[in-house]
Amino acid sequence: MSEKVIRRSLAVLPMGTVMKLTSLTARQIRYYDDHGLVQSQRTSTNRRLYSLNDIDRILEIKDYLAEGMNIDQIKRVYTKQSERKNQQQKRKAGQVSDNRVREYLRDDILRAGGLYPNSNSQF
DNA sequence: ATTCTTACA
DNA sequence: TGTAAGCA
Repeated sequence: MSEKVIRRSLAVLPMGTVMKLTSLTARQIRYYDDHGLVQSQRTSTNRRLYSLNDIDRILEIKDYLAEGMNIDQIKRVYTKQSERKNQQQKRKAGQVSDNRVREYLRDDILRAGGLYPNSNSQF
């Protein structure tokens, strides 16, 4: 994972900062939070901390709401989005093992046909 | 001073 | 959503 990605997901911003960055009230930000739409962290004293990615998501949610979507619809947007990501991950993992199989198969075929590269003096 | 939870308008 | 109370 690149440092950039890690930094953007580091939760370091307290409520007051998020309010200024999003022009939302603490009430609204907590509302998104309580519905699980943002993955904020908590300090040892129960204070919420947000990351830059959280800020982006909060602004996105704000737009969705402004366009007339309700919380449940927005939830679906993100759950379906992560479903797609999991599918892509599975496809990627499948490709890797498929390539492995092809590699073994190629070796077997070459060996069986006596066409293995640099095998003239081998064996 | 700042943020949190709960509850009521 | 806003706001107020009482706590951390």
